[in-house]
Amino acid sequence: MNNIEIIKKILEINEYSSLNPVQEKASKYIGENTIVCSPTASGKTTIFELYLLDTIINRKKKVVYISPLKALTSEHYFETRRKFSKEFGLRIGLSTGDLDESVKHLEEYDVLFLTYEKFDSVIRHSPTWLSEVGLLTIDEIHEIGSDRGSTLEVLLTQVKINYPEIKVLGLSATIGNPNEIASWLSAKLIKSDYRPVPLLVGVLYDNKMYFGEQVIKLENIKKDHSLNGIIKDTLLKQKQIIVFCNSRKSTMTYSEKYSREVYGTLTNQEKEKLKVISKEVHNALETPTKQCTLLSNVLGFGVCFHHAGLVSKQRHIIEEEFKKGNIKVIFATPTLAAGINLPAFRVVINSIYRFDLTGSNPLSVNEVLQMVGRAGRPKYDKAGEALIVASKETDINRIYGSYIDAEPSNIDSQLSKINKLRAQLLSIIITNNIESIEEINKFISKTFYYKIFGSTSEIKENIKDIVNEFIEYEFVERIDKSKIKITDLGRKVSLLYLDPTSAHRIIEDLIIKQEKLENLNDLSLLFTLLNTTELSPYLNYKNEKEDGLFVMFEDLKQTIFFDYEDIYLLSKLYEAKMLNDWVNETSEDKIIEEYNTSPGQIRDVLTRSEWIIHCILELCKFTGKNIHLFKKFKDLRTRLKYGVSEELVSLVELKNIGRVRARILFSRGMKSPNDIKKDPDKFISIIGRPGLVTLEELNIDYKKKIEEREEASKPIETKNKNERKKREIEKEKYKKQTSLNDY
DNA sequence: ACCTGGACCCTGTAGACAGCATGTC
DNA sequence: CTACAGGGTCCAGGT
Repeated sequence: MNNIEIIKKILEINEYSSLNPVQEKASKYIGENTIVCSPTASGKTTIFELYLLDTIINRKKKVVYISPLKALTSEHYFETRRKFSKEFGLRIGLSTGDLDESVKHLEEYDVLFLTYEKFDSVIRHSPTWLSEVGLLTIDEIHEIGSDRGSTLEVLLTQVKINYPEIKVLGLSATIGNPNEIASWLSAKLIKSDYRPVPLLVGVLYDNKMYFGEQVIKLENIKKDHSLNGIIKDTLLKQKQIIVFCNSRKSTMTYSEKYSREVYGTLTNQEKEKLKVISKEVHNALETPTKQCTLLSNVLGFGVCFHHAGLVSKQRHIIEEEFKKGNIKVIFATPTLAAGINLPAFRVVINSIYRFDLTGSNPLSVNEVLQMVGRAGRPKYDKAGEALIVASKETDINRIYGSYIDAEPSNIDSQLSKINKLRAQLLSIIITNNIESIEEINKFISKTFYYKIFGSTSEIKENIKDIVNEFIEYEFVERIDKSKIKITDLGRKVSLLYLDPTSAHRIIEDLIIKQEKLENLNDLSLLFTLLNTTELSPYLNYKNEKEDGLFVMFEDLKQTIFFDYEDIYLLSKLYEAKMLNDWVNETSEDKIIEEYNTSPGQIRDVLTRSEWIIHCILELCKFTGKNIHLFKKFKDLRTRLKYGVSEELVSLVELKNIGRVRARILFSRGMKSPNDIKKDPDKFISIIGRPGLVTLEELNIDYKKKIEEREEASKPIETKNKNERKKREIEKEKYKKQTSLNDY
């Protein structure tokens, strides 16, 4: 297939009549290293598709796509699978931390969708199939300048050095220095301001929209806030609006405040649809929390809030329903600015300030660009409108100067930060078979850091310090004056994808616990988890809780490895306490209230905890620590996963027995697998058919008994069979749908 | 005695990736 | 160098 045929094919698949200007330019560079720097929604996915087809068909090589977000990765996975898997017989795989679409053997796939970290992890294992990759597509490549950018930077350097035949296609939002990225990667640069829907950016102040010279007055009955007028105006035009807020709490209070007003503008048909959605959201969790109830309530009015405290199912429902037009107004934190494509006619940035560690700071130009880029729905709007709220009249000009007329900012390398460098250095040493500090410096000379800053004494100092640390931790050993060598422990730590500092703390902690075995309690074990960088950021506690936490610390300090200088010490204890409540079956709502948190946050902490506890178990095994400790942590892992107290562990470990069934069994006197073995009849009478699988696991053949019973009532059985089949088909359908939804 | 409103102070604040091996109600 | 909403407290003033 030549390029013209490829373009034709891609146009046909997407039902486009022609390529847009950015795509047109990119099509000339198919098969070369390319960086595309253009606004959100300028059709960069199509460019990926052009390059993909060329790589697969003409070069007969594999394609890897990476992005910083699981949601974004799976969105592209599903889209690509839909468009290409059948027609071209492609095997397409998705592997992100919590969802493996049957990706056991990555080498079996022609196209792979991964997150940055997942691909980084793959590189650490150096599988042979990497040499068959022809194209690496990096979505959101400007993220190299973000907090997690060091992973991407090192990953790309690894590819450059060890897999030079892989072509890169970097897709970037508008930034100041795309040329630096392009030249670092020896890539062609395509820079464009093209947007399919033009964008109008202005300032909102005192119920007036300022678009340059043009000032539009908004009607407003209640005079309390400019949001009132703009929301009303948007609804009058039958359009949708996203309002970005700077705290989760404000997204919720606003959505409540404006819900009734929005409801008044809905048609009966819309109201009916919203009723259904509202119910669906409410039932997302086993037992709805207060937050779920609030979300469900406002959704019924066509309004909602969106932030990281929601569970992924709810977020997904909201995103889908907003796309369909059923939801009119979203109050959101910056979660919505990045990631999946969710445009609205209007975007409002409610405040240009956001609180961080150093206090209240203005948003960066690039962050504002991200949010602003959500304005304008292709096919529906002639232009999108974005408004930045000014709180004082003097701010109007300031907003123009700092944002609207400002150039996008440059991005920098994150490797100057010693913590980021340390997290990567162990794997750099391993995957490049490095044996000396000079070789590390040689590696650094290929990084983006070097491209921008050159060889600085600062990074050399950092490298020296880190290597000394590694030697102290026994991750690396010194062979002679200049030679170093990785140890088996160091290799293990790198493959676990643990930060070396965390790994060291865990090992030290295990040694302490080994000696104080008789004094250990759950809190002490949980602290081991919390005392890692992976579990940060930690929950903040209110001042009034400090005394209690200090008492707790006094009780625990003999059995934990800690640092008096650690400013997060009490926060870690606080979060350990929260997890302790969780594994003792405290209700979710209670935990949320006590710890001032949310369902989404709890799940986030739990998944990270499960991962770290896995690492602890591995390190426990590797360093050959006491078997009692291993068993204790293993039970704790089970308890974290199911949210059950100690007495249910042995039950919940059985197949088809979860938290609910285990609790029922326990309350009816079946407290262990042994009890079940003794009285399978009673067990089946409690659990029903699903219990058969459990009994099978316990080597009890119960099938005969059931069959005999069914034999006796055959006519009913056939009827049941049909019904069951029907139900199974329904279930299968449902499963397919939810697997699509539950990324 | 009781309610009401305003001045004032204090508090709290966004997001999200990784390992491994399968199956809840 | 910079924000700001929400809640609590306290006091004055009105009935």
